[in-house]
Amino acid sequence: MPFKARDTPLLEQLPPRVLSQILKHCDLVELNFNEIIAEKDKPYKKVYFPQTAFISLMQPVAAHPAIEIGLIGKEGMLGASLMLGIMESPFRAVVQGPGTAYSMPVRDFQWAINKHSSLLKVLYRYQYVQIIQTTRVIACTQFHSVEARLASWLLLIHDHVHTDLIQHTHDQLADMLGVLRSAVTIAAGDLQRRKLINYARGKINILDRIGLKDMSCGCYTTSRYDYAKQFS
Amino acid sequence: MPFKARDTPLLEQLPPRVLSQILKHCDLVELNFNEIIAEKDKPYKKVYFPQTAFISLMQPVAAHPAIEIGLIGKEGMLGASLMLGIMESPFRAVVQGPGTAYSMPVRDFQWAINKHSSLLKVLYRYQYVQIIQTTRVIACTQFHSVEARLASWLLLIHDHVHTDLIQHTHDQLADMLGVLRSAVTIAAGDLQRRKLINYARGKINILDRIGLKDMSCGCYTTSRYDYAKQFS
DNA sequence: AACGTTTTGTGCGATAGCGTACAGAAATAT
DNA sequence: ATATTTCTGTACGCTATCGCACAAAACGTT
Repeated sequence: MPFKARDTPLLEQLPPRVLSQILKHCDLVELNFNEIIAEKDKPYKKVYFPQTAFISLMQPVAAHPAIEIGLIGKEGMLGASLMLGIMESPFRAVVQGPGTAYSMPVRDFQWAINKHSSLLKVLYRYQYVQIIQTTRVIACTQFHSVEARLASWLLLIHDHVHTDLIQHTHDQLADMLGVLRSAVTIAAGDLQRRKLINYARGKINILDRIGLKDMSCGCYTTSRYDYAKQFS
Repeated sequence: MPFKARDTPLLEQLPPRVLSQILKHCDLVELNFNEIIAEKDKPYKKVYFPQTAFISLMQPVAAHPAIEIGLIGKEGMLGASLMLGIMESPFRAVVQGPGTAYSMPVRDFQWAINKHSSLLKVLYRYQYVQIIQTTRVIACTQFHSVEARLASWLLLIHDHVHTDLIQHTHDQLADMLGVLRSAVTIAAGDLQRRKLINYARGKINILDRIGLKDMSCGCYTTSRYDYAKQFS
Protein backbone atom coordinates (compact mmCIF):
# COMPACT_ATOMS: atom_id res chain seq x y z
CA MET A 1 0.00 0.00 0.00
CA PRO A 2 1.55 3.32 -1.03
CA PHE A 3 1.83 5.65 1.90
CA LYS A 4 3.46 9.02 2.18
CA ALA A 5 4.18 10.98 5.31
CA ARG A 6 1.59 13.67 6.10
CA ASP A 7 -0.95 11.61 4.22
CA THR A 8 -3.21 10.98 7.13
CA PRO A 9 -2.28 12.83 10.30
CA LEU A 10 -4.55 10.62 12.37
CA LEU A 11 -2.84 7.40 11.43
CA GLU A 12 0.53 9.02 11.81
CA GLN A 13 -0.10 9.18 15.51
CA LEU A 14 0.48 5.44 15.51
CA PRO A 15 3.82 3.70 16.00
CA PRO A 16 5.28 2.83 12.56
CA ARG A 17 4.90 -0.89 13.07
CA VAL A 18 1.26 -0.62 13.96
CA LEU A 19 0.66 1.74 11.09
CA SER A 20 2.09 -0.63 8.52
CA GLN A 21 0.13 -3.51 10.03
CA ILE A 22 -3.06 -1.55 9.63
CA LEU A 23 -2.31 -0.39 6.13
CA LYS A 24 -1.99 -4.02 5.08
CA HIS A 25 -5.73 -4.24 5.57
CA CYS A 26 -6.48 -1.06 3.69
CA ASP A 27 -7.32 -0.33 0.10
CA LEU A 28 -6.69 3.03 -1.39
CA VAL A 29 -10.01 3.90 -3.02
CA GLU A 30 -11.46 6.77 -4.95
CA LEU A 31 -14.48 8.47 -3.41
CA ASN A 32 -16.91 10.29 -5.68
CA PHE A 33 -18.76 13.47 -5.00
CA ASN A 34 -22.13 12.92 -3.33
CA GLU A 35 -21.49 9.27 -2.68
CA ILE A 36 -23.18 8.16 0.52
CA ILE A 37 -20.72 5.94 2.31
CA ALA A 38 -22.63 5.48 5.54
CA GLU A 39 -26.29 5.88 6.37
CA LYS A 40 -27.67 6.93 9.72
CA ASP A 41 -28.64 3.96 11.88
CA LYS A 42 -27.37 1.47 9.32
CA PRO A 43 -24.27 -0.68 9.80
CA TYR A 44 -21.05 0.75 8.45
CA LYS A 45 -20.04 -0.97 5.25
CA LYS A 46 -16.43 0.11 5.42
CA VAL A 47 -14.23 2.29 7.54
CA TYR A 48 -12.47 5.20 5.82
CA PHE A 49 -9.33 7.19 6.43
CA PRO A 50 -9.56 10.08 3.96
CA GLN A 51 -6.39 11.07 2.24
CA THR A 52 -7.41 13.76 -0.23
CA ALA A 53 -11.16 13.17 0.00
CA PHE A 54 -13.34 14.69 2.65
CA ILE A 55 -16.64 13.66 4.07
CA SER A 56 -19.70 15.46 5.43
CA LEU A 57 -21.52 14.12 8.42
CA MET A 58 -25.19 14.87 8.01
CA GLN A 59 -28.12 14.74 10.36
CA PRO A 60 -31.39 14.06 8.53
CA VAL A 61 -34.38 15.97 9.92
CA ALA A 62 -38.02 15.40 9.13
CA ALA A 63 -39.44 18.03 6.77
CA HIS A 64 -36.07 19.70 6.26
CA PRO A 65 -32.98 19.00 4.21
CA ALA A 66 -30.31 17.27 6.24
CA ILE A 67 -27.91 19.55 8.09
CA GLU A 68 -24.17 19.12 8.34
CA ILE A 69 -22.88 18.43 11.82
CA GLY A 70 -19.23 17.80 11.07
CA LEU A 71 -16.52 17.30 8.49
CA ILE A 72 -14.01 14.51 8.23
CA GLY A 73 -10.80 14.95 6.29
CA LYS A 74 -7.34 13.51 6.43
CA GLU A 75 -7.07 14.44 10.09
CA GLY A 76 -9.94 12.12 10.92
CA MET A 77 -11.73 8.92 10.06
CA LEU A 78 -15.17 7.57 9.42
CA GLY A 79 -16.16 4.70 11.64
CA ALA A 80 -14.48 5.67 14.88
CA SER A 81 -17.69 5.03 16.76
CA LEU A 82 -17.22 1.33 16.04
CA MET A 83 -14.87 1.29 18.96
CA LEU A 84 -17.95 1.71 21.13
CA GLY A 85 -19.05 -1.72 20.02
CA ILE A 86 -21.98 -0.50 17.99
CA MET A 87 -22.17 -1.36 14.32
CA GLU A 88 -24.48 1.43 13.19
CA SER A 89 -23.38 4.83 12.04
CA PRO A 90 -24.81 7.64 14.17
CA PHE A 91 -25.16 9.89 11.12
CA ARG A 92 -25.20 9.94 7.36
CA ALA A 93 -21.80 10.32 5.70
CA VAL A 94 -21.63 11.95 2.27
CA VAL A 95 -18.55 12.55 0.16
CA GLN A 96 -18.23 16.34 -0.06
CA GLY A 97 -14.81 16.47 -1.63
CA PRO A 98 -13.93 13.78 -4.15
CA GLY A 99 -10.54 12.20 -3.72
CA THR A 100 -8.79 9.24 -2.22
CA ALA A 101 -9.20 7.45 1.07
CA TYR A 102 -7.88 4.33 2.71
CA SER A 103 -10.76 1.98 3.23
CA MET A 104 -10.80 -0.97 5.56
CA PRO A 105 -13.32 -3.72 6.17
CA VAL A 106 -15.24 -3.27 9.39
CA ARG A 107 -14.14 -6.61 10.75
CA ASP A 108 -10.49 -5.86 10.17
CA PHE A 109 -10.90 -2.55 11.90
CA GLN A 110 -12.46 -4.17 14.93
CA TRP A 111 -9.69 -6.69 14.97
CA ALA A 112 -7.14 -3.87 14.83
CA ILE A 113 -8.79 -2.08 17.73
CA ASN A 114 -8.54 -5.17 19.87
CA LYS A 115 -5.01 -5.94 18.87
CA HIS A 116 -3.40 -2.50 18.98
CA SER A 117 -4.01 -0.52 22.11
CA SER A 118 -2.12 2.36 20.54
CA LEU A 119 -4.86 2.57 17.91
CA LEU A 120 -7.55 2.55 20.56
CA LYS A 121 -5.84 5.37 22.38
CA VAL A 122 -5.73 7.49 19.27
CA LEU A 123 -9.39 6.78 18.63
CA TYR A 124 -10.22 7.78 22.16
CA ARG A 125 -8.66 11.16 21.70
CA TYR A 126 -10.31 11.53 18.32
CA GLN A 127 -13.69 10.70 19.78
CA TYR A 128 -13.15 13.30 22.47
CA VAL A 129 -12.40 15.93 19.87
CA GLN A 130 -15.57 15.01 18.00
CA ILE A 131 -17.63 15.45 21.14
CA ILE A 132 -16.21 18.91 21.71
CA GLN A 133 -16.69 19.90 18.08
CA THR A 134 -20.28 18.76 18.01
CA THR A 135 -21.21 20.69 21.10
CA ARG A 136 -19.61 23.78 19.67
CA VAL A 137 -21.71 23.49 16.54
CA ILE A 138 -24.83 23.64 18.71
CA ALA A 139 -23.82 27.01 20.06
CA CYS A 140 -22.71 28.15 16.61
CA THR A 141 -26.02 27.41 14.92
CA GLN A 142 -27.86 29.10 17.76
CA PHE A 143 -25.89 32.31 18.05
CA HIS A 144 -23.95 33.07 14.91
CA SER A 145 -25.06 34.67 11.66
CA VAL A 146 -25.19 32.88 8.36
CA GLU A 147 -22.31 34.96 7.09
CA ALA A 148 -20.06 34.18 10.05
CA ARG A 149 -20.90 30.52 9.86
CA LEU A 150 -20.28 30.49 6.12
CA ALA A 151 -16.85 32.01 6.65
CA SER A 152 -16.04 29.35 9.22
CA TRP A 153 -17.13 26.49 7.00
CA LEU A 154 -15.21 27.86 4.03
CA LEU A 155 -12.07 27.92 6.12
CA LEU A 156 -12.72 24.41 7.34
CA ILE A 157 -13.30 23.14 3.84
CA HIS A 158 -10.29 25.01 2.61
CA ASP A 159 -8.15 23.08 5.05
CA HIS A 160 -9.37 19.87 3.51
CA VAL A 161 -8.99 20.56 -0.18
CA HIS A 162 -5.52 20.84 -1.53
CA THR A 163 -5.86 23.91 -3.66
CA ASP A 164 -7.38 27.33 -3.11
CA LEU A 165 -10.41 26.20 -5.08
CA ILE A 166 -13.52 25.04 -3.30
CA GLN A 167 -16.06 23.31 -5.50
CA HIS A 168 -19.45 23.96 -4.01
CA THR A 169 -22.51 25.80 -5.22
CA HIS A 170 -24.45 28.13 -2.97
CA ASP A 171 -27.13 25.47 -2.90
CA GLN A 172 -24.76 22.89 -1.48
CA LEU A 173 -23.38 25.28 1.10
CA ALA A 174 -26.92 26.19 2.11
CA ASP A 175 -27.65 22.54 2.77
CA MET A 176 -24.58 22.22 4.93
CA LEU A 177 -25.51 25.23 7.02
CA GLY A 178 -29.18 24.40 7.07
CA VAL A 179 -30.26 27.73 5.60
CA LEU A 180 -31.87 29.00 2.40
CA ARG A 181 -29.86 29.12 -0.79
CA SER A 182 -30.60 32.82 -1.17
CA ALA A 183 -29.23 33.48 2.30
CA VAL A 184 -25.94 31.94 1.22
CA THR A 185 -25.92 34.01 -1.97
CA ILE A 186 -26.26 37.17 0.08
CA ALA A 187 -23.60 36.17 2.59
CA ALA A 188 -21.22 34.96 -0.11
CA GLY A 189 -21.86 38.11 -2.10
CA ASP A 190 -20.75 40.17 0.84
CA LEU A 191 -17.60 38.10 1.36
CA GLN A 192 -16.84 38.57 -2.32
CA ARG A 193 -17.39 42.32 -2.16
CA ARG A 194 -14.88 42.35 0.67
CA LYS A 195 -12.45 40.51 -1.62
CA LEU A 196 -12.13 37.60 0.78
CA ILE A 197 -13.43 35.10 -1.72
CA ASN A 198 -14.24 34.99 -5.37
CA TYR A 199 -16.72 32.65 -6.91
CA ALA A 200 -18.63 31.65 -9.99
CA ARG A 201 -20.87 28.72 -10.67
CA GLY A 202 -19.74 26.33 -8.02
CA LYS A 203 -16.10 27.31 -7.90
CA ILE A 204 -15.03 29.33 -4.91
CA ASN A 205 -11.58 30.82 -4.57
CA ILE A 206 -10.22 31.66 -1.17
CA LEU A 207 -8.42 34.97 -1.54
CA ASP A 208 -7.83 36.11 2.02
CA ARG A 209 -7.82 33.62 4.87
CA ILE A 210 -7.02 36.23 7.49
CA GLY A 211 -9.94 38.34 6.38
CA LEU A 212 -12.20 35.32 6.42
CA LYS A 213 -11.16 34.51 9.95
CA ASP A 214 -12.10 38.02 10.96
CA MET A 215 -15.54 37.58 9.47
CA SER A 216 -15.97 34.11 10.92
CA CYS A 217 -17.47 33.48 14.33
CA GLY A 218 -14.26 32.15 15.75
CA CYS A 219 -15.67 28.65 15.81
CA TYR A 220 -13.22 27.76 13.10
CA THR A 221 -10.24 28.90 15.10
CA THR A 222 -11.38 27.22 18.29
CA SER A 223 -12.08 24.07 16.37
CA ARG A 224 -8.55 23.92 14.99
CA TYR A 225 -7.18 24.59 18.41
CA ASP A 226 -9.17 21.82 20.02
CA TYR A 227 -7.92 19.32 17.48
CA ALA A 228 -4.33 20.45 17.85
CA LYS A 229 -4.56 20.13 21.61
CA GLN A 230 -5.17 16.41 21.27
CA PHE A 231 -2.91 15.74 18.31
CA SER A 232 -0.11 18.24 18.63
CA MET B 1 -24.64 2.37 50.63
CA PRO B 2 -28.45 2.44 50.42
CA PHE B 3 -29.62 1.44 47.00
CA LYS B 4 -33.11 0.84 45.72
CA ALA B 5 -34.13 -0.72 42.46
CA ARG B 6 -34.99 1.79 39.71
CA ASP B 7 -32.73 4.26 41.42
CA THR B 8 -30.28 4.63 38.61
CA PRO B 9 -31.26 2.85 35.41
CA LEU B 10 -27.76 3.21 34.04
CA LEU B 11 -26.08 1.35 36.86
CA GLU B 12 -28.80 -1.24 36.84
CA GLN B 13 -27.50 -2.40 33.51
CA LEU B 14 -24.60 -3.89 35.44
CA PRO B 15 -24.44 -7.37 36.90
CA PRO B 16 -25.42 -7.21 40.60
CA ARG B 17 -21.97 -8.12 41.85
CA VAL B 18 -20.30 -5.40 39.81
CA LEU B 19 -22.93 -2.93 40.88
CA SER B 20 -22.37 -3.55 44.56
CA GLN B 21 -18.61 -3.37 44.06
CA ILE B 22 -19.00 0.03 42.49
CA LEU B 23 -21.41 1.33 45.07
CA LYS B 24 -18.81 0.61 47.72
CA HIS B 25 -16.83 3.48 46.27
CA CYS B 26 -19.77 5.82 46.08
CA ASP B 27 -21.13 8.41 48.46
CA LEU B 28 -24.72 9.48 48.29
CA VAL B 29 -24.52 13.25 48.21
CA GLU B 30 -26.92 16.14 48.01
CA LEU B 31 -26.54 18.41 44.99
CA ASN B 32 -27.72 22.00 45.25
CA PHE B 33 -29.36 24.08 42.61
CA ASN B 34 -26.89 26.01 40.45
CA GLU B 35 -23.90 24.18 41.82
CA ILE B 36 -21.22 23.81 39.18
CA ILE B 37 -19.88 20.30 39.50
CA ALA B 38 -17.64 20.28 36.45
CA GLU B 39 -16.11 23.09 34.45
CA LYS B 40 -15.33 22.94 30.75
CA ASP B 41 -11.71 21.97 30.05
CA LYS B 42 -10.99 21.44 33.74
CA PRO B 43 -10.38 18.03 35.30
CA TYR B 44 -13.42 16.34 36.75
CA LYS B 45 -13.41 16.53 40.52
CA LYS B 46 -15.87 13.69 41.00
CA VAL B 47 -18.00 11.42 38.92
CA TYR B 48 -21.76 11.51 39.53
CA PHE B 49 -24.63 9.13 39.08
CA PRO B 50 -27.74 11.24 39.69
CA GLN B 51 -30.50 9.63 41.64
CA THR B 52 -33.11 12.35 42.10
CA ALA B 53 -30.89 15.25 41.01
CA PHE B 54 -30.39 16.25 37.41
CA ILE B 55 -27.62 18.09 35.69
CA SER B 56 -27.36 20.51 32.78
CA LEU B 57 -24.49 20.28 30.36
CA MET B 58 -23.63 23.76 29.22
CA GLN B 59 -21.49 25.10 26.43
CA PRO B 60 -20.05 28.54 27.24
CA VAL B 61 -19.91 30.91 24.27
CA ALA B 62 -18.07 34.18 24.06
CA ALA B 63 -20.41 37.19 24.36
CA HIS B 64 -23.45 35.03 25.03
CA PRO B 65 -24.87 33.21 28.00
CA ALA B 66 -23.94 29.53 27.96
CA ILE B 67 -26.35 27.26 26.11
CA GLU B 68 -27.55 23.88 27.26
CA ILE B 69 -26.45 20.98 25.13
CA GLY B 70 -27.77 18.11 27.16
CA LEU B 71 -29.34 16.88 30.38
CA ILE B 72 -28.19 14.14 32.68
CA GLY B 73 -30.58 12.47 35.07
CA LYS B 74 -30.82 9.12 36.72
CA GLU B 75 -30.61 7.41 33.35
CA GLY B 76 -27.11 8.81 32.85
CA MET B 77 -23.91 9.89 34.50
CA LEU B 78 -21.45 12.73 34.61
CA GLY B 79 -17.91 11.75 33.79
CA ALA B 80 -18.46 9.08 31.18
CA SER B 81 -15.90 10.74 28.92
CA LEU B 82 -13.21 9.70 31.41
CA MET B 83 -13.30 6.34 29.74
CA LEU B 84 -11.62 8.03 26.79
CA GLY B 85 -8.59 8.57 28.97
CA ILE B 86 -8.98 12.33 29.17
CA MET B 87 -9.31 13.96 32.54
CA GLU B 88 -11.00 17.18 31.45
CA SER B 89 -14.71 17.70 31.17
CA PRO B 90 -15.79 18.66 27.63
CA PHE B 91 -18.49 20.97 28.99
CA ARG B 92 -19.70 22.77 32.08
CA ALA B 93 -22.03 20.79 34.31
CA VAL B 94 -24.54 22.68 36.43
CA VAL B 95 -27.07 21.23 38.83
CA GLN B 96 -30.46 22.08 37.37
CA GLY B 97 -32.57 19.97 39.66
CA PRO B 98 -31.47 19.69 43.27
CA GLY B 99 -31.50 16.23 44.72
CA THR B 100 -29.30 13.26 45.42
CA ALA B 101 -26.59 11.59 43.41
CA TYR B 102 -24.02 8.89 43.95
CA SER B 103 -20.61 10.46 43.70
CA MET B 104 -17.38 8.61 43.16
CA PRO B 105 -13.76 9.71 43.16
CA VAL B 106 -12.29 9.95 39.68
CA ARG B 107 -9.52 7.49 40.46
CA ASP B 108 -11.94 4.90 41.74
CA PHE B 109 -14.02 5.29 38.62
CA GLN B 110 -11.01 4.77 36.39
CA TRP B 111 -10.09 1.75 38.40
CA ALA B 112 -13.63 0.41 37.99
CA ILE B 113 -13.51 0.92 34.23
CA ASN B 114 -10.33 -1.12 34.00
CA LYS B 115 -11.54 -3.81 36.29
CA HIS B 116 -15.11 -4.30 35.10
CA SER B 117 -15.53 -4.77 31.39
CA SER B 118 -19.28 -4.85 31.91
CA LEU B 119 -19.09 -1.26 33.14
CA LEU B 120 -17.07 -0.24 30.13
CA LYS B 121 -19.61 -1.79 27.81
CA VAL B 122 -22.43 0.13 29.44
CA LEU B 123 -20.43 3.32 29.17
CA TYR B 124 -19.81 2.64 25.50
CA ARG B 125 -23.49 2.45 24.80
CA TYR B 126 -24.13 5.50 26.91
CA GLN B 127 -21.49 7.44 25.03
CA TYR B 128 -23.07 6.42 21.75
CA VAL B 129 -26.44 7.70 22.90
CA GLN B 130 -24.86 11.00 23.89
CA ILE B 131 -23.34 11.39 20.44
CA ILE B 132 -26.70 10.86 18.81
CA GLN B 133 -28.45 13.21 21.19
CA THR B 134 -25.93 15.97 20.67
CA THR B 135 -26.19 15.83 16.91
CA ARG B 136 -29.94 15.98 17.14
CA VAL B 137 -29.74 19.11 19.22
CA ILE B 138 -27.82 20.77 16.39
CA ALA B 139 -30.68 20.19 14.00
CA CYS B 140 -33.20 21.17 16.65
CA THR B 141 -31.65 24.56 17.37
CA GLN B 142 -31.37 25.22 13.66
CA PHE B 143 -34.85 24.30 12.53
CA HIS B 144 -37.32 24.35 15.37
CA SER B 145 -39.19 27.23 16.95
CA VAL B 146 -38.66 28.40 20.48
CA GLU B 147 -42.09 27.14 21.45
CA ALA B 148 -41.51 23.65 20.06
CA ARG B 149 -38.11 23.47 21.69
CA LEU B 150 -39.52 24.69 24.97
CA ALA B 151 -42.16 21.96 24.88
CA SER B 152 -39.47 19.37 24.26
CA TRP B 153 -37.29 20.55 27.11
CA LEU B 154 -40.20 20.70 29.51
CA LEU B 155 -40.99 17.09 28.72
CA LEU B 156 -37.36 16.13 29.18
CA ILE B 157 -37.14 17.92 32.49
CA HIS B 158 -40.43 16.45 33.55
CA ASP B 159 -38.98 12.99 33.11
CA HIS B 160 -36.23 13.88 35.52
CA VAL B 161 -38.15 15.47 38.35
CA HIS B 162 -40.35 13.26 40.41
CA THR B 163 -43.44 15.37 40.62
CA ASP B 164 -45.45 17.32 38.08
CA LEU B 165 -43.81 20.49 39.30
CA ILE B 166 -40.88 21.95 37.41
CA GLN B 167 -39.00 24.66 39.26
CA HIS B 168 -37.57 27.00 36.67
CA THR B 169 -38.15 30.62 35.85
CA HIS B 170 -38.54 31.83 32.30
CA ASP B 171 -35.11 33.34 32.67
CA GLN B 172 -33.55 29.98 33.43
CA LEU B 173 -35.36 28.26 30.61
CA ALA B 174 -34.25 31.01 28.26
CA ASP B 175 -30.64 30.33 29.20
CA MET B 176 -31.05 26.65 28.51
CA LEU B 177 -32.52 27.26 25.10
CA GLY B 178 -30.17 30.10 24.29
CA VAL B 179 -32.96 32.59 23.62
CA LEU B 180 -34.33 35.77 25.18
CA ARG B 181 -36.34 35.61 28.37
CA SER B 182 -39.21 37.41 26.69
CA ALA B 183 -39.28 34.80 23.95
CA VAL B 184 -39.79 32.14 26.58
CA THR B 185 -42.54 34.16 28.24
CA ILE B 186 -44.39 34.34 24.95
CA ALA B 187 -43.94 30.65 24.18
CA ALA B 188 -44.82 29.59 27.71
CA GLY B 189 -47.81 31.91 27.68
CA ASP B 190 -49.09 30.14 24.62
CA LEU B 191 -48.60 26.71 26.15
CA GLN B 192 -50.47 27.92 29.20
CA ARG B 193 -53.33 29.31 27.13
CA ARG B 194 -53.60 25.87 25.56
CA LYS B 195 -53.83 24.42 29.08
CA LEU B 196 -50.77 22.23 28.57
CA ILE B 197 -48.89 23.83 31.41
CA ASN B 198 -49.59 26.21 34.21
CA TYR B 199 -47.01 28.38 35.83
CA ALA B 200 -46.29 31.17 38.24
CA ARG B 201 -43.05 32.60 39.47
CA GLY B 202 -40.72 29.75 38.78
CA LYS B 203 -43.12 26.90 39.36
CA ILE B 204 -44.34 25.13 36.26
CA ASN B 205 -47.00 22.47 36.35
CA ILE B 206 -47.23 19.97 33.57
CA LEU B 207 -50.93 19.50 32.86
CA ASP B 208 -51.03 17.64 29.58
CA ARG B 209 -48.04 15.63 28.40
CA ILE B 210 -49.77 14.41 25.27
CA GLY B 211 -50.61 17.95 24.26
CA LEU B 212 -47.06 19.03 24.97
CA LYS B 213 -45.73 16.28 22.75
CA ASP B 214 -47.94 17.54 19.97
CA MET B 215 -46.53 21.03 20.34
CA SER B 216 -42.96 19.78 20.65
CA CYS B 217 -40.72 19.27 17.67
CA GLY B 218 -40.57 15.53 18.10
CA CYS B 219 -36.98 15.76 19.26
CA TYR B 220 -38.16 14.73 22.69
CA THR B 221 -39.81 11.59 21.41
CA THR B 222 -36.88 10.62 19.22
CA SER B 223 -34.53 11.26 22.07
CA ARG B 224 -36.39 8.89 24.37
CA TYR B 225 -36.49 6.31 21.66
CA ASP B 226 -32.77 6.50 21.02
CA TYR B 227 -32.04 5.96 24.67
CA ALA B 228 -34.45 3.08 24.96
CA LYS B 229 -32.88 1.43 21.93
CA GLN B 230 -29.58 1.10 23.78
CA PHE B 231 -30.94 0.42 27.24
CA SER B 232 -34.16 -1.42 26.70
C1' DA C 1 -26.64 27.15 -33.16
C1' DA C 2 -30.56 26.30 -30.35
C1' DC C 3 -32.33 24.53 -26.34
C1' DG C 4 -32.68 23.09 -21.70
C1' DT C 5 -30.45 23.11 -17.25
C1' DT C 6 -27.84 24.93 -13.57
C1' DT C 7 -26.25 28.68 -10.97
C1' DT C 8 -26.56 33.13 -9.21
C1' DG C 9 -28.78 37.81 -8.38
C1' DT C 10 -32.47 40.05 -6.65
C1' DG C 11 -36.81 41.53 -4.96
C1' DC C 12 -40.48 41.56 -1.58
C1' DG C 13 -43.69 40.47 1.81
C1' DA C 14 -43.95 37.58 6.03
C1' DT C 15 -42.24 36.16 10.37
C1' DA C 16 -39.60 34.85 14.35
C1' DG C 17 -36.88 36.33 17.51
C1' DC C 18 -33.74 40.19 19.17
C1' DG C 19 -32.89 44.08 22.19
C1' DT C 20 -34.59 46.94 25.21
C1' DA C 21 -37.60 49.08 28.13
C1' DC C 22 -41.15 49.59 31.39
C1' DA C 23 -44.84 48.29 34.54
C1' DG C 24 -47.42 45.48 37.61
C1' DA C 25 -47.57 41.64 40.68
C1' DA C 26 -45.66 38.56 43.86
C1' DA C 27 -42.24 37.33 47.01
C1' DT C 28 -38.64 38.61 50.21
C1' DA C 29 -36.08 41.48 53.23
C1' DT C 30 -35.87 45.29 56.57
C1' DA D 1 -45.66 47.97 57.14
C1' DT D 2 -42.52 49.32 53.91
C1' DA D 3 -38.99 48.83 50.78
C1' DT D 4 -36.55 45.99 47.63
C1' DT D 5 -35.97 42.36 44.61
C1' DT D 6 -37.66 38.85 41.53
C1' DC D 7 -40.70 37.30 38.11
C1' DT D 8 -43.82 37.89 34.37
C1' DG D 9 -46.47 40.54 30.75
C1' DT D 10 -46.15 43.43 27.18
C1' DA D 11 -44.88 46.81 23.79
C1' DC D 12 -42.18 48.48 19.88
C1' DG D 13 -38.86 49.07 16.56
C1' DC D 14 -35.21 46.34 14.40
C1' DT D 15 -32.89 42.71 11.95
C1' DA D 16 -31.96 38.31 10.05
C1' DT D 17 -33.75 34.98 7.72
C1' DC D 18 -37.60 32.65 5.52
C1' DG D 19 -40.31 31.50 1.57
C1' DC D 20 -41.12 32.20 -2.79
C1' DA D 21 -40.69 33.97 -7.31
C1' DC D 22 -38.58 35.49 -11.38
C1' DA D 23 -34.82 36.82 -14.41
C1' DA D 24 -30.28 36.80 -16.26
C1' DA D 25 -26.19 34.58 -17.12
C1' DA D 26 -23.29 30.64 -17.79
C1' DC D 27 -22.89 26.09 -19.11
C1' DG D 28 -23.91 21.63 -21.29
C1' DT D 29 -26.20 18.93 -24.86
C1' DT D 30 -27.86 17.60 -29.08
